[in-house]
Amino acid sequence: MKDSDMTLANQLCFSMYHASRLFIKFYQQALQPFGLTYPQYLVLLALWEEDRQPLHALGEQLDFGSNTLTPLLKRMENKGWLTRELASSDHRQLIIQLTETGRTSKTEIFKSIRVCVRQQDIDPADYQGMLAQNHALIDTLEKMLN
Amino acid sequence: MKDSDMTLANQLCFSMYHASRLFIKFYQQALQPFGLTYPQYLVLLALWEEDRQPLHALGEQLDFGSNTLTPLLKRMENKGWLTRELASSDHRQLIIQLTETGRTSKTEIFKSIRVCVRQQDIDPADYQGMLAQNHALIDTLEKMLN
DNA sequence: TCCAATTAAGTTGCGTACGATTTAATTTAC
DNA sequence: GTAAATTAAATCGTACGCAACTTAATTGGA
Repeated sequence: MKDSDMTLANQLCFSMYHASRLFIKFYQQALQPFGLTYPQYLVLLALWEEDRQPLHALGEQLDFGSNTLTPLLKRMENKGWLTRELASSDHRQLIIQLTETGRTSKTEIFKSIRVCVRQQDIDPADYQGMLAQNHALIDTLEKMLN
Repeated sequence: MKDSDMTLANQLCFSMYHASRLFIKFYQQALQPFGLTYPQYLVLLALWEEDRQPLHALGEQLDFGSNTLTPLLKRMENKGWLTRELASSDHRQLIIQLTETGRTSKTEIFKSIRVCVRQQDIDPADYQGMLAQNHALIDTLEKMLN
């Protein structure tokens, strides 16, 4: 990358940041009826995929540390989405498990998001392309940040 | 967009979110020596482009409201990057102006960022493509959020 | 002219993000 | 077997983001 391309990196970083914020705002519209934030929805997605995960496993998938997850999960526990209990095998680990509500709400939450997303009307091929490029960028950045 | 593509939107939103956070972390490495955060750097970029802008003009460029900018600009004022003064023509507007330090630091800050960015070693053409696609996505999302 | 609508900043409150540190449990190396 | 190293959560402090609201200045129409 040449010096002259620093401006390009500046622009790409800002456009990522901007697009990310708008995308999340878009999702919040669908999530608001459930009293969920976007990061909380990400936790549900991970648990719907595989329930009963320790906190650090969620952190790896979402790239969050315990400093972010601990208070977030406590809020979700208070609202009845999930439970937090120490693993019997290893008392350092906190196992996160969906409540009945957390499990069964999946259908309704997905329905609400589908209604919003369906209006977007973007070519899925474009989505696929962006997704692939983002993953390449994420790989590069992760390597550079150790 | 079909129902089956909701998962794709989920993945794209998360990849944007993830890439944005990593990209910002990457920038913070270059900005840390100056005690600047990424949003603060964005304000400097806007002011280096055009000095003496009212708060709401900065807000439009960065998509920030006064609730975000007011405290951020006060922090930057305290650190000596800029000044905040009421416009004489319209006492509702707050004119933001770079200090001497704010103006002259541009060279050094750019140098620090260039050192980091140069290691990235990504094809500028890929950057250009992502940038264009992000702008298209931003347009779509902005339209859908009014 | 004057008052209702608009515009601009600021304030409040909540929920992330994240660097740095702390506390506690488990592994390991000897 | 035990002390040192490692791992997992939690805690602390700072700085965003942003919805909702307030305050103050300006504008514009009757």
